[in-house]
Amino acid sequence: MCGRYTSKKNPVELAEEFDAEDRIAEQRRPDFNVAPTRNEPVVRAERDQHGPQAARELVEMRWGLVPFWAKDPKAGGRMFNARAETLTTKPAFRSAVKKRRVLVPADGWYEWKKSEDGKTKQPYYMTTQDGSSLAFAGLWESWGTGEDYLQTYTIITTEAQGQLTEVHDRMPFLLPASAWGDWLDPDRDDVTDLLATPDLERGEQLELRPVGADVGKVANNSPELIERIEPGAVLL
DNA sequence: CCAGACGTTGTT
DNA sequence: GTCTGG
DNA sequence: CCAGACGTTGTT
DNA sequence: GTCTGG
Repeated sequence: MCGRYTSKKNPVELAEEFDAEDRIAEQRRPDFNVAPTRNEPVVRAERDQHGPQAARELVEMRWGLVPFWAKDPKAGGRMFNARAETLTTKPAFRSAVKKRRVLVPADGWYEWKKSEDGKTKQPYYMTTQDGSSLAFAGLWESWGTGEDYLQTYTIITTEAQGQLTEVHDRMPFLLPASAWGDWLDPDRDDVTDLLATPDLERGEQLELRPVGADVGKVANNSPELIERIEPGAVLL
């Protein structure tokens, strides 16, 4: 799950909404089809900050976490998700979960619901109804030096809750605004309590919207990708 | 000891 | 079927 | 996540 | 870097 999402807002808007310093400092086109390997905005605590009130910064990173010990950055190709249930023990993630946590701003995300016979699939777009951003819990890592230097991130997943189970069995781990400070707190190296309490309420407030098949192709990127399609074309 | 993996999803 | 690229 | 490629030799 | 399997 969660191999595609949207990031429509520009850095200035995101910096405002997430109370972060804008380090991107250039305009971005709204992205209606964020796929692994793309560079996208994420929010992290500033260096040398302390506590849940630590200052934050908005920076761009590549989606797909490349562990610092990887021989080749292609390793990140498959690490675009990390299971909340096993994060702390997996070699690829356990150091990042202690020290390098991020918020991944999104307007919504896509899931492909499979038909019962598994032969066809229908994409859905899950989005907020009030236009506020979602914050996916994420981790980041740096890899390489000099010309090869990369900063990459992964999105944490958890078991789907409530209405979302109709579409898929996993979902991104949503953090309520009240938990952002604790999630990013540089002084904290144990977040098992936060990972134990997903934002159920937020999930119930989302709109689940069947959309056209065009989103499947990563080269497509336009507002039409998130438009609701006719119920006749839906499998639900 | 060294060599090789280190991940998720979904499907069977 | 399985890997790569976006 | 999905879509698209998946190979070599030799010739242009 | 660190764990697992042989």
